[in-house]
Amino acid sequence: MSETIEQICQKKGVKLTDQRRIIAKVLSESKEVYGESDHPDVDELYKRVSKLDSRISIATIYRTVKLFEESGILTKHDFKGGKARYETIVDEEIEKLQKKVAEKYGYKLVDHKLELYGIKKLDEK
Amino acid sequence: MSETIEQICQKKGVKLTDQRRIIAKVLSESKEVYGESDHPDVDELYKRVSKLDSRISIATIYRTVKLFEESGILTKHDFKGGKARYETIVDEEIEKLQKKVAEKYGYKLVDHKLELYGIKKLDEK
DNA sequence: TTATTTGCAAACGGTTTGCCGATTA
DNA sequence: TAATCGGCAAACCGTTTGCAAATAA
Repeated sequence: MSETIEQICQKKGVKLTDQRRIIAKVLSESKEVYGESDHPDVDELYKRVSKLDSRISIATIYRTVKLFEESGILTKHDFKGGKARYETIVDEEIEKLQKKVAEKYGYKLVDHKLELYGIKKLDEK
Repeated sequence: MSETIEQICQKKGVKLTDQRRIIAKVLSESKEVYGESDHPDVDELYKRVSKLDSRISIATIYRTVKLFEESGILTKHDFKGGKARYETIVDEEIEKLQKKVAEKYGYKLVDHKLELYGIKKLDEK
């Protein structure tokens, strides 16, 4: 278990407001509640946040999510459908594969993104 | 060298118009002129098409690109920055790697997307 | 107190769509 | 000729931003 989002904010000098604390809470909880594969988009985040404090505007969600991204807390993914999704996880396995592909083609990898659209197999242990 | 876009259209019963022929031409040429790594977005496509026929509207580009995508001619990628880009190439190598990753995690792959942000190495043969 | 943040609503940028005249097969 | 297409402008949708009031440090 690593640092909390609040701790990272304090270390980086990002001011903590009630709104940001609530958004941070929702982000941490979404991982626990929905499992590793939960990459909420802004609308979904807004819905979850609204349950805790209905006065928080969607503009604040957008601003906070961008702030957290710049602070290295979140990763943004531009998926199909035009909606960006956010997550805190890095998959080491995929990173290694990408490095291999990149090197094969003569590139030094500076950033990456992999999207897999899959159907869960039923007979998996 | 495989089928031309026009041939695919005829086979699939997609009506050919002057506009679509020109857009198809630009798509094929972009591959030759700009190399394999040219994935034009709609704006770029519109610019290139306009040089050949300035009366073609951007709405037609959008509709044609969607039509070609549905006909299996193009692949759409939603890259960072909100603009979709299009290409006709499939990288077998990357597909194999993805299948491996997917199977490891117990998924049957139904679609994919890989983005690599790289810097070209200078000392590569 | 001072710089920063928030909510609101308007603006923005890429994409889609309704209408209707033009075009394809 | 019948069905489809294309141009235009308006609508749409996710995201950003200017402003004035509220708040963190």
